[in-house]
Amino acid sequence: MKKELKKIIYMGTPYFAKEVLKSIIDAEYQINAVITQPDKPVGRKRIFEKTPVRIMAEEHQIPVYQPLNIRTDHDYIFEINPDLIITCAYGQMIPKSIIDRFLCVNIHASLLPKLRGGAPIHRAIMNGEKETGITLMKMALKMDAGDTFHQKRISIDQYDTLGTLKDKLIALAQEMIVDQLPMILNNEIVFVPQNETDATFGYNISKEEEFVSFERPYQTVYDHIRALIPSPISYGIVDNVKIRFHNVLASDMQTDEENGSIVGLYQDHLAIALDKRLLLINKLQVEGRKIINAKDFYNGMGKNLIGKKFM
RNA sequence: CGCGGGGUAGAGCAGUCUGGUAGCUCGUCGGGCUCAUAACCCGGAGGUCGUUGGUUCAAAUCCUUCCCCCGCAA
Repeated sequence: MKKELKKIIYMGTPYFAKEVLKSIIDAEYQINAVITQPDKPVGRKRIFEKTPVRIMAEEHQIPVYQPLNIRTDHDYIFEINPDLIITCAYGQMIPKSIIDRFLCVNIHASLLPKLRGGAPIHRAIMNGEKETGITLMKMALKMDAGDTFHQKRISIDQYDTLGTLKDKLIALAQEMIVDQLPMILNNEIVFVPQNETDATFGYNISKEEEFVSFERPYQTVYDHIRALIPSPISYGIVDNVKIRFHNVLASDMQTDEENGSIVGLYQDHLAIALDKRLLLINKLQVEGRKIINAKDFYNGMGKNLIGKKFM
């Protein structure tokens, strides 16, 4: 038996949204429909791949809608006439007619009004933030600008990567939405407007931003690299070869080598000089080749790159 | 048929353009040195050079078939 007889539509697309959806299903709420982005061809062979949210919905026999443009294609929402719409990383702006007619709650992975936009988790690490969190809010026309009603913080530690931080935030989001749902459905929540003057933005990571320049401070480079692990993965360029950094470790080891130069192998890590310290990498990938550990890299082409500098 | 890179010893690579006894770093095995070692020295094992067919006196290398891997772009 479902806990509530209320009708809920869930809108979301990637892994994060899938995990949150799972927690709501596990809490035995009835999801009447799921709306997710259209499937897209992925990879070299351009095979169409279902979105994570779609896969989860199908496993639970929930009807799935994948409008190309929800602005014009949304009649089914009115037909279902939900009591609540929950959105989480859906990927399209919800039209005014929907927002005005239904209660739309959004789950956002930042401490709003900080880091509005599509990549709040990446940006939090990249910006060197010490904490971030999850904010539950009412959907507004302006991106992530609606009134909030529940927020929790979480600290970002030195070893967090996008992947580890995302996992922590997913757990937090799951706990928060399941905790708040009864009150949301009973209209017992209190909305608090965001302070517009404090708003900052965390837009999606562009292709260009995957490039890591070693002409910046140690901490900035370190944050940049870990903010893109395990995807999309940053890269550096040395000797005209593109090398992706699948892992990074900060070190206090001192060096006098110039910024960006490859010092050699240190404790099975590729050591790169920066700000008189060593930045360590132990999983990397040369363009056109597989991911290998630093030792293998060094035994192969790496030993010829000693002294060369990352741009 | 979107563009491009690659498949050589257990691992990572060089050698391919300019065909002519298969090489480097590491690992592994044996021995030595050492208080000791992931360090150093000596020695050994381990490759039908992804696959098919062809050119040639001779093919990792040139042409051809197919398979697999990776990057970009979407």
